[in-house]
Amino acid sequence: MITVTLPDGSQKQTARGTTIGDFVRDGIGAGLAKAALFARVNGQDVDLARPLTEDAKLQVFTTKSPEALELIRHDAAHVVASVVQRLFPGTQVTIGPSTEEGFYYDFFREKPFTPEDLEKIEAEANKEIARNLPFVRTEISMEEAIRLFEGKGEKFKVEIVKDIAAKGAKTLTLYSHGDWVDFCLGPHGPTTGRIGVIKILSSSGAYWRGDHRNPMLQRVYGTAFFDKKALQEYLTRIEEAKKRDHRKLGKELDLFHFHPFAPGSAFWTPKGTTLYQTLSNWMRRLTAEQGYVEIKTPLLFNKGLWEISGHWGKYKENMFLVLDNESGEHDFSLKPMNCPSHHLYFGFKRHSYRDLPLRLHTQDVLHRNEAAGSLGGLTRVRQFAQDDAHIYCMESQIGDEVRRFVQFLDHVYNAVGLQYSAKFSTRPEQRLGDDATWDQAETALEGVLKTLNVPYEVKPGEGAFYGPKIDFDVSDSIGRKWQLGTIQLDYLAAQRFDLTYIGEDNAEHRPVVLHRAIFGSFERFIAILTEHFAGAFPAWLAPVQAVIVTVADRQLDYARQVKEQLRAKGYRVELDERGQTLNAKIREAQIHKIPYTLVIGDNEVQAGAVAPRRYGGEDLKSMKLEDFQALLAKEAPLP
RNA sequence: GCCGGUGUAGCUCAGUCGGUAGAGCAACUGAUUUGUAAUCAGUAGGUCGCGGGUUCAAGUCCCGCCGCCGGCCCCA
Repeated sequence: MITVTLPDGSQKQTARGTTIGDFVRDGIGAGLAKAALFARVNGQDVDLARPLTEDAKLQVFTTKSPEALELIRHDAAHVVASVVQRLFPGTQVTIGPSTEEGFYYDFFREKPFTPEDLEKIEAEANKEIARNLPFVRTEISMEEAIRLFEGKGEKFKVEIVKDIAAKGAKTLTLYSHGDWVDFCLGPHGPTTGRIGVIKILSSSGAYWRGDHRNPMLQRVYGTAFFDKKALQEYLTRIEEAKKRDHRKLGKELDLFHFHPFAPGSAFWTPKGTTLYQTLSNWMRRLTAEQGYVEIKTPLLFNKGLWEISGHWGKYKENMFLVLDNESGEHDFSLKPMNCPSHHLYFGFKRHSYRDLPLRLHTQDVLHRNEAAGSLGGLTRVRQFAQDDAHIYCMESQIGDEVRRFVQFLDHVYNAVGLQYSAKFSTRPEQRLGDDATWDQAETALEGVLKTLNVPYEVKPGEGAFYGPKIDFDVSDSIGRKWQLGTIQLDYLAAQRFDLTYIGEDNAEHRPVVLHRAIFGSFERFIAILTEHFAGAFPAWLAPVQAVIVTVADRQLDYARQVKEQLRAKGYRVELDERGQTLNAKIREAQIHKIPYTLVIGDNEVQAGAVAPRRYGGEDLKSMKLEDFQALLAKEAPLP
């Protein structure tokens, strides 16, 4: 007999070799057994069909746990792969993991899937669920596995198996359902029937192993839920989220345009420009408060600069080169980043340790020649401006500067209500500088995250070759994550640009450079904010803070006075003078998500009042104009 | 750049089998003067993304290019 310990601490005895499924049914209850999908035994996730061979801590996962949803999506990926191979003979399988919202499976075949193909796949996959086939786990030797997949002509599978074998694995776990087999660590649910429902969402090309030199695979995206209702809720949520898409709102609220003659570069309307300028002014004020100084540097530089910075060698493909008529060569480039010019600026004069930390802030326009296929809305553009800054400091100041920055960023994101997640990227294999320096740098960055209790994910080896970094991601309306803020330590720049300061010891030292941004880029930040607020910007940021509507034309004279008075105070106010009904004008203001609609009728004219209505419908009732001004005075200033 | 989808009025979209383009909203004009989400009527608006080709005839079929959308790669 062996002892099984349950999550609540209770213990039960069972015969050695009892499967988990049987144990749960006989030892705990039939209800749980029916709902169970997989189990965690001594910390390892396993199938219910696995026997209990030793004393174990056992946790059972049912349809209620998020882990189970992930599991059935993995099950679904297997099912989809099996029906694809049945429907499209000759298609080779590769890999198919679950993702945050569903799963995908990459196939190799000559012809891409058509939308009709995807419908067929979805229908077949759901039939496979109805067949309720058991998932069967077996183990075979690596040699057998290679023979098995070679026999099937699965070249990609063979390649993966060989890689796994090269890492020292002796056996391979196979999972089959029906007559289809794949290798996979598992676990899987008991049967295909437990998946519930599969929805195929889209397909796209994807490079084998993510490398553009490799063959292109056909990726099928899908998702799975325990029941149709949950799927429908998900689909509805996606539809709702699309309404918040900044590209859609950008049109509806008249914020920006794009033209085919300038792909990836926005035209900003007066309203969009207000957003842009308001954020710019806000960041200028904040950086000044934080001890930064703002500078402007040239937009166009000779390649000499890029040769020193290393961009000419490593980043040239992404730079817009400019012809110099005199030399006849493309010797100049629009700057893709501010750092090199900041380094030049630092070098204009001798610096004392007393000057440090020197914090240079710049909001200049940058150009990057991004791949045409990667452009999209305001989140990925070719022309943009960062709230960029470089901090030149002594090594002893790094910790303090990083802490100040993370607090600064937290303040900014909190002020607009953005949730972010931090990623800490450590030393890559190819790197510059000795291990002691890296130790110090990584300790400094991670120490700040720990001290400030910022939850973060470690990305081992993903740091830049010149130093570790922390990135700050925020999700858009359809769940895609975008990097906004970043702070990167750089030990290389000072060397390449021969930057020095005179220390207390009267000797020359190299400063450390911190690259950092909070908005990331104004363009991307505005996109994210637009989706975050669903276009209903708070009063301080809203392009139009109040729109005045009159009940009848006879109040227009007074309404014009109100408009002028509010504008004189610096508020962004419009007057709707169209001869429309009150309802029509109010509707218009609501559609444009204006924070305040000021209704003016005879009562207001007489009382020197306005009747404000908040976006969303809240009627604040008639109040003196001065009272409304006091209200705006609280909400309209930069946070 | 690669794979797929897509492009018709300012916006959202319809346009059948190839037979020379339509609606709603917006705009403009007139009437209406209304108290918290659409007053009524009329007018105007299009080189169907661009360039070739097939055809008696192309928004519609074919080819190329461009843009946009979803991914891949990359990244703020």
